[in-house]
Amino acid sequence: MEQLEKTYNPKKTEEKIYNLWEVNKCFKANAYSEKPPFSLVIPPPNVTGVLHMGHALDGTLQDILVRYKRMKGFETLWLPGTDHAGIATQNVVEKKLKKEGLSRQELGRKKFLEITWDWANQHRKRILNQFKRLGASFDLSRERFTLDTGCSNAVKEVFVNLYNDGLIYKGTYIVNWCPRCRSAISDIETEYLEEKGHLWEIAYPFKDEYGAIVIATTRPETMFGDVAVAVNPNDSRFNHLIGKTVVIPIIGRDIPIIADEDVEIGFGTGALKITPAHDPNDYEIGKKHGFSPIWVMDEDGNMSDNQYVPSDLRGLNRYEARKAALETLKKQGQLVRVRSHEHSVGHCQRCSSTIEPYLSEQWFVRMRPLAERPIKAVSRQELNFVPERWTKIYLDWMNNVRDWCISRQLWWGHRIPAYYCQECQEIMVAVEKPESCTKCESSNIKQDPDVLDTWFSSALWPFSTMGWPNIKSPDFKKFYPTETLVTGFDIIFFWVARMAVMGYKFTKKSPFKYVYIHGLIRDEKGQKMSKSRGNTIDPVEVIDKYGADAMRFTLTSLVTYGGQDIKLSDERFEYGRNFANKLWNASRFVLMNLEGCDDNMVDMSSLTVADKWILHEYSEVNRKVVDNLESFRFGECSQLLYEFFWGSYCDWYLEIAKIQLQNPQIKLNTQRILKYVLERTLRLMHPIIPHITEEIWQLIPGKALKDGKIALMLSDFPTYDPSLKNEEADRKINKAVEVIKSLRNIRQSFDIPASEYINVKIFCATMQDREHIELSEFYIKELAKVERIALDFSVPKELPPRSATAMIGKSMIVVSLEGLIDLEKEMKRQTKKLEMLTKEKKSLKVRMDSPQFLESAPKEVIVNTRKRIGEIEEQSESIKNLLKSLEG
RNA sequence: GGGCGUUUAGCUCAGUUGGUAGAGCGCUUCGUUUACACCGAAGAUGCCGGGAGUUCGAGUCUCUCAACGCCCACCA
Repeated sequence: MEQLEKTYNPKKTEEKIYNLWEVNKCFKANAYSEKPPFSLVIPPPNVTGVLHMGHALDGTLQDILVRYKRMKGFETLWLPGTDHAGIATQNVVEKKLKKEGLSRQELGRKKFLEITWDWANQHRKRILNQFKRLGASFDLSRERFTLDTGCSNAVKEVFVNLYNDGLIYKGTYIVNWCPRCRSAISDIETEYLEEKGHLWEIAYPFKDEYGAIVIATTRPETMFGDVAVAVNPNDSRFNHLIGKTVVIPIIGRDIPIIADEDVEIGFGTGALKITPAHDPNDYEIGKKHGFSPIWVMDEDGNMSDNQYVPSDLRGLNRYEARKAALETLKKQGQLVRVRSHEHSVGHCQRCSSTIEPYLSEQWFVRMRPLAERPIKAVSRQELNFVPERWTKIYLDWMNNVRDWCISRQLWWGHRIPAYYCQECQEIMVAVEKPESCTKCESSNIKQDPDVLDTWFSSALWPFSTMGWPNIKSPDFKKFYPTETLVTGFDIIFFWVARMAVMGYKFTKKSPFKYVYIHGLIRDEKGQKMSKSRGNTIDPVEVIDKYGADAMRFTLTSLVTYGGQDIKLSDERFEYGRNFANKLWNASRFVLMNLEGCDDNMVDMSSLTVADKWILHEYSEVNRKVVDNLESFRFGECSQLLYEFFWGSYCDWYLEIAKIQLQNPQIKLNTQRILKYVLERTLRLMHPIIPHITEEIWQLIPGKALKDGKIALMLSDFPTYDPSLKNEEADRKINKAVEVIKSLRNIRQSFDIPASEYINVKIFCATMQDREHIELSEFYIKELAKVERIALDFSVPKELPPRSATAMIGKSMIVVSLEGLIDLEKEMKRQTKKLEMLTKEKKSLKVRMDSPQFLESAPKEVIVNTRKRIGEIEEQSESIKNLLKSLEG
């Protein structure tokens, strides 16, 4: 066998192993399989994006589930793909064009889209290739893109259907307008930030008499679009003014004072200017009173070039205009007062520009009726959030859901399938462009120029990728609905809720049974990772430095069931790297010691206690790993595997095996156990750390053990084998471990050189102790470097001088230390031990003296407490005797 | 204005039916014994945010306060 390197080299194996899987088509799902399905769709990353730590975590957890289920015998599909990311991609391409001195307007729509498609196609594979570095076992033969033909067909089908059902409508409403993106965005794409602003109080003089009414506003530049001043009819300061006419300063347009109960008496001056075209509240009030809105700002956030705007302000941007208007007002003495004012201001999620509430004609989805079924889904347990607390967040949003503005004034995206007759203005919504107007038969028809919100196509992702609307598609039949969705809480509204909506509307089913929500990745200070903060950790760099499995293992171990955010720093990946190295080296040791080992299974009747013990430990970890994977407790899994492998298998069993391998009579069995447990453990670990486990597994000789499979990832996930359970072996080894640890403690305390063998006498208090120790004598001798163990079954009356002692339960270990003992040191050590025991006994006694405790506590607890007290008493007695003899 | 989360060893965090606190890193001391120094052995370290309550018993359940973080809501 080739010599393995001393240190695990992930670079060397990862690519090779991934290639092995791909060549053998291990990730390919078969829609015609008889096996039960397990499917999962990737939250499609933006084509503009590169892999970040969030993806790495998300991808790792998905891959764990997928690999686990695949090994469990499910026909498993993990469907990969990317999102066309409307605004983000258009921004990137426009920026690129700008560098070349071009603009999309110059190029025209057709040419611009060609260029963007080229760009997208170039980048589509980039992020998926980075997912491959992670070890993602997705089926690339099914890779999808939210703008591909299949998704487009689904989008059109859905749009037309919703329109025909009256669930999509077009209308003029106040929307969140991003003047930089030059597009409407939806409510949830608007992020509100607390900002320090000003509340300006401006005097609007009465038209027909002396005096003025003072209004308060944060947006003085919109005053030119005012249609009225509103006061609360119950406000005694102002209600006598209702119906009077005032004059808008600077431009001198007349507007009335009106009454509206929505005006808050206590806020500002109590008088509110009404600007329906540029403020959502004002729009409502304006509509109620029958005013026509007046636009004074354009799509770029500049002052309009119209009669309403003073000529010197036209074309100025909103902030310049504000400044100019305020200056004029001040000059004219109409700026009564300025107060600082903290308020929340909307920002564009994509470009962080300040959002402009803007009255414009857009397409909307009527969400309320669509939300009914997805709301019920939760109580019917058709849709389950893990952890459960996210259900409430989802329900709160769904119960108060507002209509969804889906049109975007962009070019990159799904073009809205609405067609307008240029002759009679008839609106036709259809999958295919109509030949002629359905009303006037004119052939002069134009398609709506706008495209759909990117999330509209994302909402269809679980079924648009499976062949829908063709419900006879094999993938749709076999793999829809999916089982689990793995994602962060930040897109519950954007994506999860909307998928549920569309899933129920068009497939009558929830698109997934479980939504597993994990925390967000943050930097070591707990701040969000972002390029602008410069605190990102690049997963690809981590993979280069530590290895993909190291990263996966570390990330997995940091995942908590509650979905806590994860604080990350580069050094954290040392944890996973060290573990991978440990696994590598332990395996190296096993593989180096398999010479002469056959392919047979172990002969259970002739095992040593240590063999039985490690099988027991293995079976326990097997059971627990399955339980935890089934309940999405990923962190727990990696913890269990770490403890079992490093703690039980390496620290104890390998050390014992070294001894057993020296003995020809038990050598073969030891080899078999080493191999068996290693091989099984690799299977348990495989979903989390697939490359290294596969690499090692390939090196393990023995077909029978490997089910004749060509790859570990295709082998069966071990099922719990209760016949390996062996509590007795567990107790016995634990006793030996206790003895060995005590002896090592003594050795260390008295600076006994590692090369020096010691002599030990053990006063066994019970038959059981005696049996256990006799059985493990050999291990104790080797692992604690003991020359001779003398067992004594009497009660130690007089302690041998010049010796150190330790208590194991009621039994006493005595180490003879001729010439080595430091009396003072030993006395100090024992006194401290006695103090600890006394303290413990005291608190236990308090409990036992309470009649309520004896009455109410379970029998088991009482028995254990009593037992422990007895033990403490005997130990204390022995130590006291010892101290006496040491003094003497 | 509502809602959620967090507060446990120097640091980062586990702790699923309430039974007397754990891990990794770091720290101290030893150590190259036929896998591994990305290692082994031994060790030190906690009024489990404050207060009150339920209970024989609370890190764990209830209430309350505080600090930090997040989400939602049309505060001109």
